[in-house]
Amino acid sequence: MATGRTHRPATRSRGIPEATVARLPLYLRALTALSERSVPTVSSEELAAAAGVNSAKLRKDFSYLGSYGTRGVGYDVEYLVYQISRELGLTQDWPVVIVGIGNLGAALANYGGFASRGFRVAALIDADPAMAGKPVAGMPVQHTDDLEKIIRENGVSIGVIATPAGAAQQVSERLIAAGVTSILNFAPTVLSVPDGVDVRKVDLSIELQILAFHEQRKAGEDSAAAPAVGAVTAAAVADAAARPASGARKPGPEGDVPAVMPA
Amino acid sequence: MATGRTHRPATRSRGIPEATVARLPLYLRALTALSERSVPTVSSEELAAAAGVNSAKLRKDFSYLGSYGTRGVGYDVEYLVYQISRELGLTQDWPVVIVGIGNLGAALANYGGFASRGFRVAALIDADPAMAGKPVAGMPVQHTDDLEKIIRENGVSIGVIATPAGAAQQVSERLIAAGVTSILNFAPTVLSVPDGVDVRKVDLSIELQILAFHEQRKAGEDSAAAPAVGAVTAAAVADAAARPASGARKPGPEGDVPAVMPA
DNA sequence: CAATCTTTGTGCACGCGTTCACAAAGACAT
DNA sequence: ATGTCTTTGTGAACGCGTGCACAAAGATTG
Repeated sequence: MATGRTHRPATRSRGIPEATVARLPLYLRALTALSERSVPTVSSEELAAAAGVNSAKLRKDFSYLGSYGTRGVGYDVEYLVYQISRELGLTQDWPVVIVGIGNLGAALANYGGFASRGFRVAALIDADPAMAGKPVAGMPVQHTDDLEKIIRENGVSIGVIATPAGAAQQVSERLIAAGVTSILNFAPTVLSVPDGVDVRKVDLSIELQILAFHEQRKAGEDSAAAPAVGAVTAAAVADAAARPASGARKPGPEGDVPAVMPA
Repeated sequence: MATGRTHRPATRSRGIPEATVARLPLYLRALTALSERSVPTVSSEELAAAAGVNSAKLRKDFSYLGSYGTRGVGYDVEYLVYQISRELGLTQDWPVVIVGIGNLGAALANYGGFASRGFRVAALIDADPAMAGKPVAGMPVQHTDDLEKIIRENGVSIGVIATPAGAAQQVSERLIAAGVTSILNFAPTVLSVPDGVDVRKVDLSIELQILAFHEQRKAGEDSAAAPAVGAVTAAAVADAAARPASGARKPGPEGDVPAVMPA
C-alpha cells in the first residue's frame, strides 16, 4: 500500500494491535460487499481471500475482538459488519474539515468514500480570500480566519490537511489548538504535534519513490540475468553519467564505493 | 501516516530492509532542504529530528547503504543526497501514466511532487470518450483504447490507478499485460496481481477509519476520566441505538458482549 | 604527539507481528 | 446418539524492526 505510517508507537489500545486495527477497514469493506449480495456467512478462508490477507491472520485479528465465529460454519456477515463498525467507531458521526482547497483538497471534497462510512465533510477551509464563498462539491469554501470557530461549532475532532507543505505545520497547530486530535496529512512535511494527537500521512511522492526503488532492483536483476521483457527503461548503467552537478564533492569518501552491485 | 502497506513480504532487496527503504525518501527530503540552505554537513541527531525519527534508527538505516558518515563530524549533505537518490533509483527518469482522470486523477496530474524527483507524467488515460483530447495539466487526455500502445511507446513501468473501484482490477491487468510492473493504487479495492508486480495502496477511507478508531478510544478514556476538553463528539454511549437495521441477527451469539469497556 | 571530545557504526536484547499447526467446538449425517 | 467433517480459535516458534548503549574512529586542541 501507499500510506506512510507516521504513527507514535501508540498505547496498544485495549490490546488490539495497531496492525490489526489497520486491517479492520479492509475486512469491513469486503464484508459490506458480501452483505450487499445478501451472503449470510463467510469462512475465514473466503473472507481472507477477498481482503487479500492470510486466513490465519484474519482469524487472529478477529480473536482480538471476541469470538464472533461459529466453528464448522464461519462468520455471520451482518453481525460482523456491525461489530467491526462499532469497534472502529463508525456507528457515530464524524464531522471532518478539509483545509487547503486546491486541486487535491477539491478532489477530496468530492470523494464519495468520505461520506460513506460515518464521515461527513463539515467544512472546507482555504487561506485564499478569492476562494471564500465559492462552492466546491456543493459547499461554500470558508476562510482560514474562521477556522477556530468552525472547529468548535461543529465539534470537529478530525482534520484533513491538503495545503502546500509550507503551511501545513501552522495549520496543524491551529487545528490542534481549536480541539482537533486526529490529523490526516497530505502535505509533504513532517508534522510535529503534541502527545495525544494522532497523525497519519499520505505522501504520493514517497510512495512513488518506494516503487522506483523496487523497480530499479527488478531492472537490475533482469539485465544481469535474462534480457528484460517488454518495455524496460534505461537501467542502472548510465548512473555515473546521470550524477547531479554536485560540484566539489566535499571531503568525504572519494572512491566510488561499488559495494552495491557490479551492474 | 496514511499509506496502506499492501506489500508482499518482498525479497528483502539486497539486504536493505523494507522499513528502511520506506524511510529513505523522508531523509532525502530533509537533506534536500538542507542542501538548498547550503548546509554542508549534518549529524545523525539533527537529521533525525528533521525527518521525525530516532537518531539510532537513522544511523542504522544509513549503515545498510554503506559507511557514508564521518565520525566526530556527521554526514556530507550533498554526497548523501546523491547516494540516497541513486539507491532509490531517482537518478534515472521514470515515465508514469495516470489512469482515471476524474477529480483525483486530475489533482494528481497537477501535483508538483511528481515531476520533482525523476518522475514524469507520460500520459493521462481515461475511459470516457468525452474526456479524450481535453487538456488536463497542460496535457491531452488519451482514451483507454490506446493504453497498451502508450505504455509500450513510452517504456512506462509505473502506473497510477485513480479510477472508480469497479474498473481498477481490469485496468491493472491491462497495465501489467502491457509491461507495467509497479502500481500505485488509489482505488478502494484489493488488486490481485501476479508475482513480480509491486502494488502500493493509498486509501483515504481506510486512513480515516483508523483515525476514527483512535479518536473513539480517546473519547472513551476522556469520558471515563476527566470531562473532555474543547469539542467532543457524541461518544460511544448511543451505540446500541445507532445499530444498523440488521433485521434478524442470524443464529450467532445473542448477548451483547460488553467485553469492550463499560463506557 | 598525546589527550580530549564528538559522533558514527553496530552488537545485543526486546517486543510486535506473522505464520504454522492443531486441539476444541460445533454442524450435519446416519 | 454416535461419528464424521468442517472451520474456528490459539499456543508456540520465528523473524523483523526498534532502541539502547558503547566501542571505535576521526577531528580538534594544546
